[in-house]
Amino acid sequence: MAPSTLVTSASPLPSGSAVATKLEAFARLSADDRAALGAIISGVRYVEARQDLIREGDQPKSVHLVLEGWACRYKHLPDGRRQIVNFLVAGDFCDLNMHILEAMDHSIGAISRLKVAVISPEAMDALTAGRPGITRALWWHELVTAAIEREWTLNLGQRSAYQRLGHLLIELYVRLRIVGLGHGGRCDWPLTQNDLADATGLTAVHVNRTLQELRRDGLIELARKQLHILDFQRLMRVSMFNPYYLHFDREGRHFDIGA
Amino acid sequence: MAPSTLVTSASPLPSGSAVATKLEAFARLSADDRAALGAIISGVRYVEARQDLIREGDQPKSVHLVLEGWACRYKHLPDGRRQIVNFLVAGDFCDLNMHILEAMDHSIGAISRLKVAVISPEAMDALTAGRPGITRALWWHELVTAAIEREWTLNLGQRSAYQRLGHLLIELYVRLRIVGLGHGGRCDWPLTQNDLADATGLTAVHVNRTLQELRRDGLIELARKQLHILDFQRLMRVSMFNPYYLHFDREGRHFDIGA
DNA sequence: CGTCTGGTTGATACGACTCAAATTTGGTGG
DNA sequence: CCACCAAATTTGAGTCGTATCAACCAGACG
Repeated sequence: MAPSTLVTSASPLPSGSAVATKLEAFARLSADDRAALGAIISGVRYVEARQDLIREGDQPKSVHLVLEGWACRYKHLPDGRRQIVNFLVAGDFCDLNMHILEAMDHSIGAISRLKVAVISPEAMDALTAGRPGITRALWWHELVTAAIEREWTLNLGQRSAYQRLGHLLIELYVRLRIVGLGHGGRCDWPLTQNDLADATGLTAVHVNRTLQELRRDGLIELARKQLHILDFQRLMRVSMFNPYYLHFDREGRHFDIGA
Repeated sequence: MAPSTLVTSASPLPSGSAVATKLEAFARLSADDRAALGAIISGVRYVEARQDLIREGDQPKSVHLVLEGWACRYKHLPDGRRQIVNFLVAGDFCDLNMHILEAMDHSIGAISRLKVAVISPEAMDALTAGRPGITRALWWHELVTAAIEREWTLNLGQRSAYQRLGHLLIELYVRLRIVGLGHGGRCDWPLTQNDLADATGLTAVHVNRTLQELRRDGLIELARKQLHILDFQRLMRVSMFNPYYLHFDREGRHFDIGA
C-alpha cells in the first residue's frame, strides 16, 4: 500500500464539517446523530498527492471518509489505460460497504494531499443501530454515488467532448458547493488536464483544445488551480446538465445551484 | 406508466429459481432463507417488450425482481439520445433501495416480455430482519450491480468498439450462465443491434460492422436471437475481460466461466 | 539555474458517424 | 401456405471528431 500516515488518536469532526453538511443535504440529523457521527472516527490518515489510498485487489478492511483534499475512484486496463469513474471530495465515503466483498475491483487514488477518517466496519454498525436518520442518510449517500456513476456512463456514451467537460465541471462545482467549498461559481481545482482526460475518455491534447473552446465561448475561466464558471445557465444548457441525479433536495436544505 | 398486468395472488418462487441461484453465487442460504425469499412476493407483473417498467421521475414505491425476460436500465438526454447503463436478467433486482429516493433518475424498460415479482419495501425489511445471510446477499447484489456499472464506464471510456462489444457479450453470457440460462457458450439473445448501440455508445451501423468482424474472426456466432461464443478464451483476451468485478466466488459456488 | 511537470501548438491519421438505400427476417392475416 | 408489412440488418460513400506523434513553452521547485 502507498505511503501514508496513520494517526490513531480519535479526533471528533469539527462542527459544520463536510460530512454532516453533505448528509444534511438529504436528511435532517439530530444533535445526537451529529455527535455520534463525530465519535466513530478511529483515526485519521494522510495520503500524499498521486498516491493510492486503496488498490484494486486489496481487501477492504475499514471505511474511509474524505475530510480534506480530492481523490478519484479509477480502474485500469492491462495495457495501462485508466478510467476515472468518479471523483471524491470532502464528505464523501470511499467504500461504505465494500468490506462485504473480498477484494476491491477498483482503486482510490489521491489527486491532492488527502486527509481521510478511518472507521471500522463495527463502528459503522454501531453508528447505524438505532439511528434510522443516519442509516437513511448513509443509504442516500450510497445511492447518490451510484447515480453519479451512472450519469458518467451517459456522459461518456452520448455527450460530445465539449459537453462532457462542461458537464463534469458543473457537477464538481455543485458537489463542492453542497459541502461549502464553492461560492459564486468559483472553486479550487486540483485536477490536471490529464486527470480530466482519464475521467472523460478523451486524450489530454483534446481536453486542452476543448477547454480552450469553453474559455473562448465565455463559459469558464480555469487557471492556476482555480475554476470559475462564468455563465452557469448557459453551461448547463449546452452540456445538458440536469441536477436531478444528485438528489439533494428531499428533507434537507434545497440548494440553489445556480448561485 | 406503461401497460402491464398485475397479478396480486402470491406465487412462491419455484425451487432452483434464478434469484436463489444468483444470491447463492455469493453466499450460502439456509432452507429457511430460501423459503422466506419465496414468500415475500406480493404479486407478479407482466410488462410487454419495449414498454417501461418504471420511468425517470416516477416515485419508486415497490421493489421489482426480474423473474423472466430481459430489461435494461437507461437514461436519456433532452435531444433523444439514450444510454443503456446496464441490462437486467432473471434474478436481478431492479431497484432494491431506490424507494429511499423520491424520484427515479433513470428508467427501466423491457427488452423482451418481462415477468417481474413485485415486493413492498416493508416486506423487504421484514425479510432482512434477523436474517444476516440474506441481508449480506442483498448487499452483495447491490455492490455487484454498482461494480458492473463502473466496468461499463471503463468500457465506454477506454475500449475500442470491437473490445466493447466483445466485453459486453462475455459479461452477459457469464451473468446468464450464473443463473442457469447459458450453457456451452450459448444463450438466448433478445437484443437488437440498436440496443447494443445504445449500450456501447456506438451507432447501430457501426455495431453491425463490428459484429461482422467478430464473426469473421471466428469469435462468435450471433443470429436468430441466439448467441454462441465460439472461442471464449480468445474473446476474453482481445476484449480485456477480467471477471473479478462480478465478485461471484466468495462463499458460494465457484463458476468456471469458460465452460 | 537547470529540471520537471503540466500546458499548448501543429500536422497527419484513423475510427466511428452520417445519410441513404437495399435486403433480409419475422410476424400477421387472408 | 403465401402475400404483405414492419422491423431489423446490411451495404456503400463521404465526412468529421478525436487520436496520435512530436515539438515547444511556462511556471514551480530544489
